[in-house]
Amino acid sequence: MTRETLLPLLAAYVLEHGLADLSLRPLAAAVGTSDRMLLYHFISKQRLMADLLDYIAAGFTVALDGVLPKRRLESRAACLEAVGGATRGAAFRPYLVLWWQIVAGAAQGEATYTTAAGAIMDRLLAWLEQLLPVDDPAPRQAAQQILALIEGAQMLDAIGRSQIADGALAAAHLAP
Amino acid sequence: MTRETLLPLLAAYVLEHGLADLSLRPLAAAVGTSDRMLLYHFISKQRLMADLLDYIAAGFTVALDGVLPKRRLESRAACLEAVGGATRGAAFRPYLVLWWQIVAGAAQGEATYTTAAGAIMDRLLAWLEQLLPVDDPAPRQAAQQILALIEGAQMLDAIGRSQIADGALAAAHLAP
DNA sequence: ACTCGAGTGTAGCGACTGCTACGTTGTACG
DNA sequence: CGTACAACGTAGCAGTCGCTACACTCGAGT
Repeated sequence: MTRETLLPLLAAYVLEHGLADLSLRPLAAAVGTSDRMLLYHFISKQRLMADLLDYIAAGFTVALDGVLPKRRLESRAACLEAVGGATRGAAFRPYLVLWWQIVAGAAQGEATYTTAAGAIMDRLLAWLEQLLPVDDPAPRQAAQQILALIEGAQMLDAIGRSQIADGALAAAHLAP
Repeated sequence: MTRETLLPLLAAYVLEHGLADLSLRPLAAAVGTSDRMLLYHFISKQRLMADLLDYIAAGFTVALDGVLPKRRLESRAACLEAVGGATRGAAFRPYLVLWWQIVAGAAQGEATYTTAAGAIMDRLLAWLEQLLPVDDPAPRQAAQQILALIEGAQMLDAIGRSQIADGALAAAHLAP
């Protein structure tokens, strides 16, 4: 049970139970070790959570990579639909539960969460920009708009208002 | 110290310190009573949080009412700018910190949070719809789109990416 | 005058928290 | 063979958590 074999198990637990009220003993029990050992490997709960956040963010990136189209799309609308559809699917649900906890932590000003959240959004934004048509006149602004729209829709999904989210994405007019 | 005189004090504390790691003894000390008395008035911590959430949601509604325009606006873009500007101001910061904790709780499936969040979004949506021009061909869809956009922007604000939020709102093309 | 119940303080229960002291293994290396 | 060090178990510390038992005050109603 090295630190590296532990990380995926810990990540699975956290993706299911959330980061907010994480506690060492149930976590350790779930992955077949003890709180004593978790602290041995990760020094403190705070560092464990930070390391875990890094690990999960990397996994999230890989998951995104697997589900996003590989090539540029023909329009902004196609980009919105592709990325929105991909990230609102059931496969991403566990990541999103965690995501809103990260946002909540960041909103409260906790540096670990702010950093992680910013990095994830920056990466998603860059990804979006690269998916837009080569001839898009303002890819950066378009990507920002699409990002805000998708994140708003995902929040609405999270609170059980998917119909509003659907309406918002369907109604989106993305010139040009 | 009745239950009604207590509520505003409790709300002030929660707006500053958040709901997520709320604990009775510090809360009681901050409002000049004891955990014993809080439980006497509110029966259990769970009910206290639910009551508090209701009370704060009502306050949030009043705050929104005070800052939103009273009359219909002349275009979707004007509506987006008015509501976006109003709810992204410094006056709303405390509410928004709490808001993302509510979203996080709702994403985890906690009924109290799901209910509160849904109600708040429904109300905001209705508000938006009433602000749109009378001749708007599809006010419901337009309001949904504006709502998603604003909420996405607010999330980006919350994680320290206000520039992306600004870009998204500035780039928004809202036909017609 | 007497009672009754709402309001309040004190003290503490049992469970849980992150974390540590200390002792024991297993195993690789000189 | 001996040893050094990483890996692990046991036990517990000091603190916090929500919540409760119990005794008490005090003002209103009969």
